[in-house]
Amino acid sequence: MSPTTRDLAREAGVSLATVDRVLNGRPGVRQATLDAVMAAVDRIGFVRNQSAANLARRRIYRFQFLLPRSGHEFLASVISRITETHAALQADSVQIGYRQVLENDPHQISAALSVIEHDEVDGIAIMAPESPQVRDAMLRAKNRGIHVVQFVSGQQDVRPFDFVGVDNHAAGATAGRLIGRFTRDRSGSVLVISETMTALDSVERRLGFDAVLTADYPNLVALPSLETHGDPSRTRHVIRNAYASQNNIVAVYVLSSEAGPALAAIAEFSDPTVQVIIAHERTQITERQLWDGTLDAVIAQDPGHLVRSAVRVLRARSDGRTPLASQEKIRIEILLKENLGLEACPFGLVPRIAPAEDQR
Amino acid sequence: MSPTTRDLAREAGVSLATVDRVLNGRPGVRQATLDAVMAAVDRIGFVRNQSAANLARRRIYRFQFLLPRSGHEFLASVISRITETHAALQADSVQIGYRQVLENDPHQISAALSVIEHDEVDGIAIMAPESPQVRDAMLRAKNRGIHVVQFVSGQQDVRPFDFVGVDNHAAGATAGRLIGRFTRDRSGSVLVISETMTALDSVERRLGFDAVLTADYPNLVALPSLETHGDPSRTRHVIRNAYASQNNIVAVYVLSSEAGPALAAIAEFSDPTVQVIIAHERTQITERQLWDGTLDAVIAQDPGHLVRSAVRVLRARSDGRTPLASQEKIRIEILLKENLGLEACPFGLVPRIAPAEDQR
DNA sequence: TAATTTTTGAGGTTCGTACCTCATTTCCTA
DNA sequence: TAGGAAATGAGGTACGAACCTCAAAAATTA
Repeated sequence: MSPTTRDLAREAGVSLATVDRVLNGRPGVRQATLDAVMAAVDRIGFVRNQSAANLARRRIYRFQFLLPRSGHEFLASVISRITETHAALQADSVQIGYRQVLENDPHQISAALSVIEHDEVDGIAIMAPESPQVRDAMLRAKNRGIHVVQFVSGQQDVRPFDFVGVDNHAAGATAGRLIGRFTRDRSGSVLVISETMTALDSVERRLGFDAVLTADYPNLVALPSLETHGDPSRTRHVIRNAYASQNNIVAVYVLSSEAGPALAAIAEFSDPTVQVIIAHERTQITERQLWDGTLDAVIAQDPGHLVRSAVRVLRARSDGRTPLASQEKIRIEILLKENLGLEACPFGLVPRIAPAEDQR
Repeated sequence: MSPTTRDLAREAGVSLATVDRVLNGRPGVRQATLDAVMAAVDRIGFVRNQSAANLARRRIYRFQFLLPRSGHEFLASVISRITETHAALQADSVQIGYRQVLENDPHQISAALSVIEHDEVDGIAIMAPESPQVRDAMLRAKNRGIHVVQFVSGQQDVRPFDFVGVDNHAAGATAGRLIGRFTRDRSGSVLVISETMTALDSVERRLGFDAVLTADYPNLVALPSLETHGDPSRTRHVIRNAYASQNNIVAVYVLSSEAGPALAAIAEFSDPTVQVIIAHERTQITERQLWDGTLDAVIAQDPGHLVRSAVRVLRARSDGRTPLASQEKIRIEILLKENLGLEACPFGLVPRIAPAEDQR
């Protein structure tokens, strides 16, 4: 069995009260005593039983995700993972909720952040566009004792905050590499379609993309980013124009997370099968188009990993621990038709997780 | 606050003792009373506080990983993730250990399994080659009340056991697709190098690989698998012979998880840069060769995800819950130079997880 | 209806830790 | 060296659930 506080008190030659004072940083302990207790901790390998501590403290972890309101399907899967994780961790005294605020309105995000009090919420994971107001609000929340992690899209300087999400420069570079290799020496131009180039993540993806293309694929010319501003009719319009004015488009990179309207317009104004097309995030549309061969690859981040990682980081911070960086690195996934996980299972059609049946 | 057993007792109009009998399946409760309590559970959304329950039960979760002994670097990273996860979950009363047994000796694996008693270990994650003896030992362990998950490599019929690992058929298909696309219409033969074709996972990878190549890339001919049996000198030998007898090798697929010796031999007897080379698992060697361009892609499964997923499944089973299949699906990762995560961070050289500093 | 069995209730103790009070010991300083 | 401040100990209660005992109530059977 793991040693308890009683074992620790005995080992250190002090009383339980003193052990308690040391472990919980209460005042009134001489340095010498403190050192003696800490030495005993190391000697017997004492680890505080977090469950018991939480129980005694009547502590529950309350975390909030602050998300944009837009109807991205990516966002929908994030939300469903949040709900799932909430259910899975409820028995561990972790409560996870989410709020959606109007995106692109820093004031509103900042206001939503400012309203959150330490006695309601222990930590928040925030997915918000880069903005000084948001940064300030995050800092103020931190000063109120609320733990803050940046979720998916980060602020310019991440220093004081943990970041959970992918390296967008690398994601763009990955897209560039795939387009370069998949176009097999053909020469031509590459269409780049983005929702907006004001968001930090879009800029980074573009930079990474261009870096690879210019370095290794001189046969490809990446065109200036077309901005759709999330408007389907505008999307259709700019893409029609692009195909009308360019006659040698060999590849398309859709770098925003809402690929649907762009993909539809591409299919309307060109033959998608003769181009290499790469988009971001796993959604119904990208899944289907990967499956039927319209899309050649999808660069994705796993919403489940994102959510669980953010929760682990918030829990660690709430307990005063440092999260394991190695564990919390979010992978840039490359999805092809083959590794989508949609095929029949290898051993027939048996589910990989057996259904419940053996509880006694 | 979450409702407690007292709330539940009040809501159901029974005593705490009866609630306890119902929740813990003790005898001596009328059906009508049982139904009333369950109805109250649903009505107020009672969820048992697992931490408190474990504390009262003096319960700790003791899980064991049963691994092969071979010196694969992949295995080494699995072990280091186990150690890491053990440390991370110690405060949650989860103890995780591992044992290594001689691989390819079903009797030894079976013996190791049979020795494990329910009062020492609550669950095991087993990574073992396909074999009837192992299957039987797994079934016997299950009957002794030990939860068993198959880890990374599964048995022929997974029905009664959970499986944590990738779909190897799909992994092979993914490799096939990448080789097909990366060879850009060149014609020639493809070398396939495997440790042994008796392991189920190797067979499945090969099948998936061939399926894609024959369906979509008639210009490529996959040669019969070269078996190395994990012996570096034999590896060198068979690969030398292959290059001597074949003069038009355009791609190589190394499908076993120990790619080092094979990659060294390829470099020795051919020019790796003119071939498309794909290997499995992220190791120092594959990382380095991806980085310098020798390797074109790596198909990998994340050891950290594997370990954490196995532990989550075992915990769920131990608590009598059903693991969330959606959460436990292990992704087939495609690694290129660009998405290895080795580059400088996008915002300068700032770590994504901030170092500890804000504990009060 | 009496005798018996089955169900239910009341209450206590325990797990490991937090947090509290009050008495006592030890230390420092005037 | 006395007086006051600081450090420490002793002991209690609480958290939410598990598990135990014994008595009382209800249901069943003869």
